Amino acid sequence: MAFTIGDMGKATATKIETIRYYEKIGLLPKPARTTSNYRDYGQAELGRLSFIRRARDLGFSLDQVRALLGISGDRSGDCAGIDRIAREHLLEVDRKLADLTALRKELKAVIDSCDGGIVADCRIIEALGPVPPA
Amino acid sequence: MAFTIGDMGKATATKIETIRYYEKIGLLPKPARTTSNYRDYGQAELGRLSFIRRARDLGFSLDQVRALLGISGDRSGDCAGIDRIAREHLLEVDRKLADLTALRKELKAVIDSCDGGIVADCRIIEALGPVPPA
DNA sequence: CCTTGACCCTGTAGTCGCTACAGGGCCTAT
DNA sequence: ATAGGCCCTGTAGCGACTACAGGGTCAAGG
Repeated sequence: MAFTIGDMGKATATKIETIRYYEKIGLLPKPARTTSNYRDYGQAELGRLSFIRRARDLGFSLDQVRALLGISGDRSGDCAGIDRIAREHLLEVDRKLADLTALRKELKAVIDSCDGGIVADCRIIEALGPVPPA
Repeated sequence: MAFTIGDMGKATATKIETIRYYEKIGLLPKPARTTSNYRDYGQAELGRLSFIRRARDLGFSLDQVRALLGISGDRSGDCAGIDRIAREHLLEVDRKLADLTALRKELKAVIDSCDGGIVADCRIIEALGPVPPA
């Protein structure tokens, strides 16, 4: 029922430094301390950290995680805020996917244009810029 | 034939601070100066900056750009190094695409599970963690 | 001639989300 | 008693910029 910071890290695949960092920026509460000043966590903190990590894995920013935690703290409140943040994030992910897909296509075209030889004739260099030198 | 830093920025859609930053980290050479100590660029610098920006747009890191510039400086050298860097980068892009696609799928599933109501019943919160509170 | 505003300069600090020390204390087992 | 593994605080670093603060310069209009 009582965990060290190392236990928390193992349980959530989080580095100790990261947990301390979450505490510093106020995402995790300041935990109780043992007599030797070690952080002393309980089930609630473990749950909260798991939540944070899962949200991070889904690509939410720490600010978004903070908002999600804030809303989810009010269990009787409305779910709409949560939904809005998640949908906004999904849009952002879709934008990134579109950007990355376009980038990939262009990069592929640049690479395929090269068929070896010396730099002066290299199509990749040519595709990259008008005049590379300094 | 002579450009101010502002001209360079406009020509390549680069912020002035970014150009100075590129100079500071050695990607751009220290340019000549006017009598009033303004940076004084020529065609070669403009070409180099264009190259850098284009490579950045394609997602190359500044370290990769540095390497590309180094290789492309030797016009009679072999094109293979260029090709290798570009292909490595393509692999990285593919990895990112795969990751982002997987993330999107999971995020979508989490969002679709929510059909409104109060936080306590919210499937998004549920999907995110075992116990959210602090 | 003077002022206004747009440009330029240097240098430093902030962003995001960690990560990596440095320099110590504590605790258990041998 | 000593070795090792854990824990503590505090600070600095990463990439790739971005945003000031606090000044200098220059061309055009009044």
